[in-house]
Amino acid sequence: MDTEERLRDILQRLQKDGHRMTPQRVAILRAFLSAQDHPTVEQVYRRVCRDFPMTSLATVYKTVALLKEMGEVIEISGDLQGSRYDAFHPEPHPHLICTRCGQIYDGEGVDVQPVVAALQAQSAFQVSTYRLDLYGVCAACQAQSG
Amino acid sequence: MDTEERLRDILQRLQKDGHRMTPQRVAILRAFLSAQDHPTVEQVYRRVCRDFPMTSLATVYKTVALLKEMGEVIEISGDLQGSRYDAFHPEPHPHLICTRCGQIYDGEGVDVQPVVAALQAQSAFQVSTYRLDLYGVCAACQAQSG
DNA sequence: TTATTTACGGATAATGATTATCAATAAGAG
DNA sequence: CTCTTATTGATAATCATTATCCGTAAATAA
Ligand SMILES: [Mn+2]
Ligand SMILES: [Mn+2]
Ligand SMILES: [Zn+2]
Ligand SMILES: [Zn+2]
Repeated sequence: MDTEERLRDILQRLQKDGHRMTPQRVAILRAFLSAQDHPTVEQVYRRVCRDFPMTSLATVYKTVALLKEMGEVIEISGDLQGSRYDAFHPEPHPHLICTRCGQIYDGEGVDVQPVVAALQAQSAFQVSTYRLDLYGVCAACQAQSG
Repeated sequence: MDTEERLRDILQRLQKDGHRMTPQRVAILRAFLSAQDHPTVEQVYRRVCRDFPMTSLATVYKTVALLKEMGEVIEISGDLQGSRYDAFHPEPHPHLICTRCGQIYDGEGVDVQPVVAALQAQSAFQVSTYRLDLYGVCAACQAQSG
């Protein structure tokens, strides 16, 4: 399922809930769904403004709230200033956050579920989601300054 | 190493850095170090005020900043309002956050290091710390409302 | 197409946790 | 005791996010 297909699906589900399809909403959704760099709301705002200068930051906030309700985005809130979002991979997965340059990478190829399941079993919690963030220095930043 | 022993150690290290030992600082440090319920800054402030009414919220913020620099506290910042702190177990460990009552429990008995190590190896990151938070409903909240 | 309804967009004010500021005070060294 | 200056407490400032409100435009049906 590629971005445009997901976009149509999401718009259809929104419409079913009495929501409307506006040019701003489509542009903002497309920006979120296609972003692979975990942008902030502000960054998505600036991207949308490039092709659609008449856009409000408030509308971007309203749109990300919609995506949250629909489970089509995950939020990365750490010691960064401003939350970061991943609507490209909306299922929980590990993130590697570079404390030097601020870049956020997806952690791939490692199955976290067993650990989550073990913690759930040990705690009698009914776990609905999780967040695993590793903080450190990325390869690029290591190369340029030890 | 119990709380009072850690307190003395921390005060000694602070003194070595040109810091001073004030009654407020000691009271706030003691409150942080002995708290096992992941309190907010506000909660620590209220606890200290019980025995030491002449205390400022700003001083609690300054003290938690000191603890952060020293690596003697970990911060849990999520979708909660206000960060939560664990200065009782300052090494990284999983947390179980109840979205119903807001209580935060320590995840125990599960080794997270292998997963962290695997992610570090796969990513060429130099990982310095991590955060693993599970969100869900605690046993108590499940019991009282399905 | 046109009329009607009302969700939406944009601008901006409000919120709230955290941080910065600063004058008065007191800890610690000599 | 005296002096230096880190610290305190009160409060202002910051800043990401949320709430508010009115004019606009998307949907729906006549
Ligand atoms: Mn991601
Ligand atoms: Mn803990
Ligand atoms: Zn980096
Ligand atoms: Zn609960």
